[in-house]
Amino acid sequence: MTMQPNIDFTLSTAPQVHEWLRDAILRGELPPGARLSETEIANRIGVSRQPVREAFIRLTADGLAEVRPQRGTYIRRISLAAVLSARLIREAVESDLIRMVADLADDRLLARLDQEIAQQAQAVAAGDAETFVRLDDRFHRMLAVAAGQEAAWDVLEGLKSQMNRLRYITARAFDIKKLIGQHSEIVEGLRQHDPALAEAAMRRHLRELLNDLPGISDSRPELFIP
Amino acid sequence: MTMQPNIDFTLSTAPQVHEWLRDAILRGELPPGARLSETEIANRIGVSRQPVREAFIRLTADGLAEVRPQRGTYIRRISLAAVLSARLIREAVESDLIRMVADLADDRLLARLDQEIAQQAQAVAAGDAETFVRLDDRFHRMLAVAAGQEAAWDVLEGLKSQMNRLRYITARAFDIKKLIGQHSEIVEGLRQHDPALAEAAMRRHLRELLNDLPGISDSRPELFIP
DNA sequence: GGATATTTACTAGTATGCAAGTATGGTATA
DNA sequence: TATACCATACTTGCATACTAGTAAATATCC
Repeated sequence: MTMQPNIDFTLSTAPQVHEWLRDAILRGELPPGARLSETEIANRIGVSRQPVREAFIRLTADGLAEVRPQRGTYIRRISLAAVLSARLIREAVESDLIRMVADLADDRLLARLDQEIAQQAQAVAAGDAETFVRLDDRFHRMLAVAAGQEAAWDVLEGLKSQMNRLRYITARAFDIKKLIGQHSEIVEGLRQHDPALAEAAMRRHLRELLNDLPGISDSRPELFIP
Repeated sequence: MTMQPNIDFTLSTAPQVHEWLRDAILRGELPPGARLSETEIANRIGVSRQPVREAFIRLTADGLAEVRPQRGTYIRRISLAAVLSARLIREAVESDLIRMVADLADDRLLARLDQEIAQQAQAVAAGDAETFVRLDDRFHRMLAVAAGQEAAWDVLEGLKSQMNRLRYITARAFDIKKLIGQHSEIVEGLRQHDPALAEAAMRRHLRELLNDLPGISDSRPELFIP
C-alpha cells in the first residue's frame, strides 16, 4: 500500500477511508493475509483511529477484512467455497438475463457489443490484462442494462468481490483470447435472437473459471483459506 | 421496540447490539421510516454511544438503516426496485438449484419434503402466518442443501432481507394456501425426476410475489421509498 | 542450557468530551 | 396575523483517554 488517499475534510472521512482501502484490496494491492492496524493507518493519513476503525467495520461487512479482537485486523483470504457460490449465482442470473436480451436485442445494441469486443481484443493484443478485466466487467454490465436489470448487476458486483480480487491478482493466468471468443459466441446467440444458444454460450463462458481455479489455488495457496 | 437485549459483557457489545437491532428490523418491530438515536439506545441498554454507533454502521452495510449526518438514523424504507432485483436473482438461482436436485432426489429427501409441506399446512390451518414464513424459508433452504449449495442459499438470505421484512410485515396479505400448493408441485417435479417440470413449478412459485406486490405497495405506501 | 515467569509493546473495545450541523419552537417585529 | 430571526436542544462525526487482552522478547530460576 504505497499511496495515501486524498481525504476531503469537508466530507465525512470514514467513508473515504473505506473506499480507499476497498479499492486497494480489490486491486490486490493489499494482498490476502496482510495485516492492518488502526493506529498505523490513522497516523499515515492524519486522522484519528475512529474513522479508520469505522472503515474496518465496513470492510468486514464487505467480507474483505477480518477483525480479530485484541490481535489485529487482516485482509481476508479468499474462500474457495465463496468464489464457487458467487460463480454459481452469477451463472444462474446472467443466464436468465441473456435470455431476456436475446428477445430484445436490436442492431444498435449488437453494434455496441461488437465494438466492446473489438476493444477487448485490442487490450489483449497490447498484453494489458488489467484493462481486459475492466472491459470484461463492462461487457457483462452492458448486457444486464440491456435486459433492464442494471440493479441486479449491481447486486452481483457485491457478490463478485472475491472473484474480482482473484481476477486482478492472477489476470495473466487466464486464457483471455478464449474468453473473448466466448463473448463473440454470446453476441452471436443474440444476433440470431436465439435465447437457448445465447444462454448455452453464457454458461460455457462463466464455467471457464472452474477450469482455471484448481491451477490458481495450487500455485498461489497463500491467497486462500485452507 | 419493546425489549432490551441481553448483553453479555464478557463479549464485544457492538456485534450484539447489531444482531439485536437487525432482528427487530427484519421482524418489522422497527418499522421502515422509524427513527433511531445512538444516545437513546445507548442509555436504554446501558452502554456508551460507541458500540451502538458501530451497530448502526453495520446496519447501514446490511441496507437496513440509513445514517443521515447531523440529522439522525432511520430504518430504511423498502425499495421496490431492490425487492424486484432480489426476486429476479432468487428465481434464477433457485431454478438452477432445483434442476440439480431433480437429478439427485431420492426417496428419503422426498419424504422429508412431504413432511415439511404437511407442517406448513398445519401452520396455515392454525392461522399462524409468521410460522409459515419461517417454515417456507426452511423448505427452500432444504432444497439448496439437497443441491449441495447451502453456501449459495446463505448468500441469498442476505439479499432477501428486504423481501423478508415485507413478508413478516404483511404475512397475512399472501395467499398461503396457494403457496403450499406450489410447494407440492415443485416436489412433484422432483418425484418424477423431471428438471424442466420442477423448474417451471419453482418459477411459477417465485413469481407469485409479482402478483401481490402492487397491492401491498398500494395499501402500505409508508413502507416504501417513493 | 532449558523451561518458566515477567515485563513490555502492541492490539482492538469502550467511554467520554467536544465540534459542527440541523430542526424546532418561541419571540420580536412588521 | 404572518414572517423573520434566534436561542436551544437535539443529531452524528471525530479525537482522545483509558481498559483489557495478546504475543513476543526478556529476565529469572532450576
